[in-house]
Amino acid sequence: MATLKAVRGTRDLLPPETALWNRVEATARAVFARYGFGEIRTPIFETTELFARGVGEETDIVSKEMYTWEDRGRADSDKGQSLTLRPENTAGVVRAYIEHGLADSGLLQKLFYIGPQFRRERPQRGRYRQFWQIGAEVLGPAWSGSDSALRDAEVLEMLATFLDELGVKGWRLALNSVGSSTDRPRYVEALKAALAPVKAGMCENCQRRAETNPLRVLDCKEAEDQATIDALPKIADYLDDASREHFALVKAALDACGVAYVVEPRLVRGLDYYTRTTFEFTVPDGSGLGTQNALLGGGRYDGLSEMLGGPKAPGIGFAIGEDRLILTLQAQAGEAAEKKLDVFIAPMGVARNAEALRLAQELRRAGLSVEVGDGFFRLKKSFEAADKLARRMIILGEDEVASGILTVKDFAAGEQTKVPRSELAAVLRG
RNA sequence: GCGGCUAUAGUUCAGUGGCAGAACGCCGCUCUGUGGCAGCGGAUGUCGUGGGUUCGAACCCCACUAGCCGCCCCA
Repeated sequence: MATLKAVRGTRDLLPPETALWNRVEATARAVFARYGFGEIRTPIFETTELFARGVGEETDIVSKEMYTWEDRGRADSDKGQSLTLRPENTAGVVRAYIEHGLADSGLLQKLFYIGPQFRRERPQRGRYRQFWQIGAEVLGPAWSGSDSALRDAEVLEMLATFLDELGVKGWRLALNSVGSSTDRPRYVEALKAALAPVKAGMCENCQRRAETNPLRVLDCKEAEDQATIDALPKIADYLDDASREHFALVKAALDACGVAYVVEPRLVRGLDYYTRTTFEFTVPDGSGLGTQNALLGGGRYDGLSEMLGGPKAPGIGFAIGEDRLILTLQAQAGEAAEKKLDVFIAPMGVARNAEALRLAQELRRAGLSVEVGDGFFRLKKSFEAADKLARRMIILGEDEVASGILTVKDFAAGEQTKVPRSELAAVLRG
């Protein structure tokens, strides 16, 4: 019989790696809490329509990467509705914001989420079909200040803090403004017009993009095309006064907080809902990500709530690729020091097993991490096992039980000491 | 979705048509309460899966699957 395997693009996460995942998530929760964010958990699947309207029919995500199926109807005559595994979480959060009337509080909503997302792409290092995102959204009615540049800067400053606290080295923040929902179409038209006479001289990709998605021409890395691209209209020249002012305020606030950034007029993002500020954090080559070097991305989405049938609720948010963050931390840390248990108890002979378990119970209740060996192990085997698992080993044999004085071996120090049982927990904690 | 590379022991890999290998790791013994060193011994395995060519296939051919790299795109 063929052995069963995790499906392509999905994977199991095992110890000790999961300890790193927990550290990343705990750091996110701790940092986000300091900025007033609360956790939201939305369903893993939603109606297909939510993503079609929210993310955009024409995006790659919606047009070819979603896991979509038709749910069973309630009766033969019913047609089941089309459902989709969420490919991102912002649309779900905004849907929940509308559905639960969170606008009515009049307050700014600051929500974060941690969870798996699903996209049917070709798997690659740093890109999986089930991948994890840690994200956050700040949104609310305009009178809550949700459209203020202060919020953009606060979110970016929080991200910088988060990455620093985790110890991510060499991150780079790329920043741009793609303008309001009226600026962007004007710019795209100008871009098309400017591309028409020159695109024939560009690479194949660009010729295609000039038709399908002119903004992405700006992303081209082909050396020969760079001069042509530099001569194209700049988005900055198409921003209305309000958008220009907004962008200037974001930059000024970042400067005041000492958050380094690079303005990249060519930074365009693939989701339809972005307006004004867009950003991306990347890590340098050699950080374990190959070409998928974007650790996280995000931006402002002032019109998303209305696109989903809700009230006007400007917002800004981001999504961190947790898988990529983990890969980066692993690559940058090299071989992480293995976390060892406080102590390993080695009973001498199976007759000592029950006593060993009782001692383990006592020490565990005292807050120590403990593994218990088995009396059928020879002492040599106990030493070998203990050295791999724990920092210390307690020998529990006839002498020790009789005298109440235990033998404790410290592997790092290479020292062996006698400790009265009553003092054991205190000594091991020290 | 497209192109390229790869798949052999737990791991890293060698083996390019003729007995399935090395290193590390693992297990045992030397050594029944003192490991890490050493010596000796042992097990490593559907050679990714399924077909084909051949007297004979890990090796050549085809298909499939998976991983990696690049593209597309994105986190």
